[in-house]
Amino acid sequence: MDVTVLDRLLQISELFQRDLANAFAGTPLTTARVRVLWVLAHRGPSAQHDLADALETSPRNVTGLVDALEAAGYVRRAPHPTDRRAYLVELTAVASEQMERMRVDHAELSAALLAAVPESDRDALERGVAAIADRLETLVLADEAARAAVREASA
Amino acid sequence: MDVTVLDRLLQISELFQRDLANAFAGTPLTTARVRVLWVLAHRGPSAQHDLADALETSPRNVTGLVDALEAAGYVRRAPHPTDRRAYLVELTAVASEQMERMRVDHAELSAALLAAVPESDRDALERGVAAIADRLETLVLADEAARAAVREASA
DNA sequence: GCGAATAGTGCAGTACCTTCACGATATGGA
DNA sequence: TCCATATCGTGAAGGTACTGCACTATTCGC
Repeated sequence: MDVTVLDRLLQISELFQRDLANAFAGTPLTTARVRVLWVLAHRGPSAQHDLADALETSPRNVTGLVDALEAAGYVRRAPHPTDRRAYLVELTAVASEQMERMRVDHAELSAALLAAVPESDRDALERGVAAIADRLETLVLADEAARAAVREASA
Repeated sequence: MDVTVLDRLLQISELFQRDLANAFAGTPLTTARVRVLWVLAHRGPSAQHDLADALETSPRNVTGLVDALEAAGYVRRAPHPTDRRAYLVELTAVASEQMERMRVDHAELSAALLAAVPESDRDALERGVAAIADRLETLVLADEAARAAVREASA
């Protein structure tokens, strides 16, 4: 029963979640809410249905997340310039700064983790992790397509 | 803005979660519940507070998860042989078989992912991923210790 | 114009998790 | 032996993250 690369990756996956939860403990921010802020930082002001697409969740869920973020002062709902049904959700100054800090932390963590790997292993590591990510993505997407086909057939 | 190893690892982390959710869609099983079954499969029949320790969650939460698993026929609450306050939670035959299938799937996924990596990169990959996992664990634990110290000081 | 699609939300419901309080039982001394 | 104390599990209450359906307001295509 040896520890495989897969097990290590799962362990890393758990540690990431824990680290993120720790980082925002004691604030109104949570994983789901930070993801909204993160997307807004990268895409700029967005309509809620665009956020739903980017986050791969339902528009209804975005409403709730934006409600919470708005109440806590992290985002604003501005009127959409051309569509009166929609809002433009945008970061407040506080949230922009927080996201910038997060970007820096992300870069620092990236560097710190890479520094733990001997120089001579880094290229192979980079290739290997990329290959695994691609393969895993392919497998998951194929699996989801197969499930969708089954649902289609039984409908 | 290049894609770092860290970004790849985060992507892998998301894909794992998605894969697990897909695998149990349409059943009463969820990530949290499967984790309970997984622990039981590895530790054998356990008292609920032991499950809470193993899952790093509260005993109260375990009560709810075991309630759901018991209602769905995946576990049984047997009397504890020496402690009348406690139960021994144990897998039913159905759940044992499911966990065995899961173990096989796990091994197959492990093999499939490793097969995506060229033979010549595997050793370096293994070392690199292990080094990153260890470093990340160290960082997270140090961070948690620092937070605990702050809480202690302000109390 | 007018019917159909779209943007967002109220309402209802599920799951996961927390904290606090409590009853039942176990345990380690005096 | 008896009692204080700790432990095991759960009721109650509450917060967050989701889902689906129904509905309003608006936009868009013909």
